[in-house]
Amino acid sequence: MRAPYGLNILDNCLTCSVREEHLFCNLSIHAGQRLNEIKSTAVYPKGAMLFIEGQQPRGVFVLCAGKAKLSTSSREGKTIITKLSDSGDVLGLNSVISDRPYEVTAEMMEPGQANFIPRESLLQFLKEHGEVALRVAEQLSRNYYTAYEEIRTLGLATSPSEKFAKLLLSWSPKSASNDNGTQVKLTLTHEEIAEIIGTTRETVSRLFSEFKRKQLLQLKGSTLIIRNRPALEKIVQS
Amino acid sequence: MRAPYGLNILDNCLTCSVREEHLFCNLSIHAGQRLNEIKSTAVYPKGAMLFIEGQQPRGVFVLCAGKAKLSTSSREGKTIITKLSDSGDVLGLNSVISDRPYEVTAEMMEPGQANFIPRESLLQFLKEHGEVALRVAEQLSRNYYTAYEEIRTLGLATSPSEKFAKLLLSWSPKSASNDNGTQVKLTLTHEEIAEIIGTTRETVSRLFSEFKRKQLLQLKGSTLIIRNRPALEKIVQS
DNA sequence: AAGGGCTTGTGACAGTAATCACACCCAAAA
DNA sequence: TTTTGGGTGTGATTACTGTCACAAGCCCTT
Repeated sequence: MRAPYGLNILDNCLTCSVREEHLFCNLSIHAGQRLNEIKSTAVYPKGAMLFIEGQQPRGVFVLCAGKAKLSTSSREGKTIITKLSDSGDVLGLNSVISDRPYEVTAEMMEPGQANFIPRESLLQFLKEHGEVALRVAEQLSRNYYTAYEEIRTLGLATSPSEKFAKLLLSWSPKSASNDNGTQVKLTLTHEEIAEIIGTTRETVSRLFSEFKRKQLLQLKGSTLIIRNRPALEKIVQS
Repeated sequence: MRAPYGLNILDNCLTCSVREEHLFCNLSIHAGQRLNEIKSTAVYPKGAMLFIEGQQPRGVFVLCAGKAKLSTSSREGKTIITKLSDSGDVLGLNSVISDRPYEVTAEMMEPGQANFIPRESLLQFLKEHGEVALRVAEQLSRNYYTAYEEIRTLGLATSPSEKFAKLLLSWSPKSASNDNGTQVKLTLTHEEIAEIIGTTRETVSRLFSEFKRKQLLQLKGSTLIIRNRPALEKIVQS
């Protein structure tokens, strides 16, 4: 099955390869089939908005392929990115459960696919399947944890360099490093990085320069190489 | 029934006056009685820690009387207060549901009382009563919303004066104001206010001075009077 | 090859809030 | 009464980072 934007459509949750590890996975056969019935799927181009901050929740989106960024903005136009989502993530769950407006905007960062589950259907489904409600509660509390990470970063890590170092470390799993350091594909612009750590584009540029000069990292094209992990960890401290 | 710290003990959740509006309220009679069985109650002095950031979750606390502050700290000793809790609030729920360490420290700001529900008992109770699990999910998503408010304040509201104005407004419900302005009992130290808005004690002192000079507010002993609400709203903007 | 649009690098400058320092106030204890 | 200690007010100084400005780079289209 072919789709726009050069993607292959995944049309059945029961056989999807990402289903193993996530929220609506390993359900009873009955529940799984029911869920498969009430979902619909769609393909999105880069830049597509799944939903926008302040909208009444229509339903949840299960990201099947592609990456999305979640952000929130002030009236004056300042924006912060609160999370980068990968395939498997469930977006908009909190708003649907609490019936409040979406608290963030979800924008596709690359072409992708998402399943949509309408609000009413999901709530009905959860009432019928009490055991899944507890799974949802667990997911929500994990979301809450992530939010608290964000609060700690924004509120406790004072300087931009500290937050930048923290971000770099979060990109480089200790495991994936060889003796030359860790390699990461850099897909974000300086502007986006600035919106993640709550500073300006210019400051991010200067941080890159500074860290390169101090041999903490290195850039080859769009590949980022972490050169001195311990030094970064020292900058983070907290 | 008398207790230490001059409090009257509330010993039965089924007849408690704060039960109407909160999480474990208006349950079926059966569920309510079961919950009443597995909870225990205790009285705490000012400064008591219900739990500390990083501890494995032992259970949840339902605050029956008194106020508590929730805070998180960095290794270097910087602290931010993320929430002030009132009677009726359920503390530690996220950690128990997701089985992760408490993400905050809960400290009593005045003498009070809290019911304790052990982790295992609560989880068992939720499995038996699927309808309550959905209520818990709703509560968690409300917590998540509050966390996002915090993220927006920390990440988008740039200047201390903006955050300070925001805090003042959150203390003064529009309703409770007469023509002289809104009166609020001020129970926090400048230091604590600083920890809420993420700045220093000195800056808070200066903000009080500045806002008094501009006739935005007024202090009579420990009573704070909001004099010019519109001006504060204008400072907040976002 | 040339053009346009987005992205990046870096200098100059200004303003704000953190830090340090000290005096003051007030209430509770000795 | 004096003492003590937590809380508060405010000056001086400094460092940092946001803002503005502009040049240069990169990639895609024409």
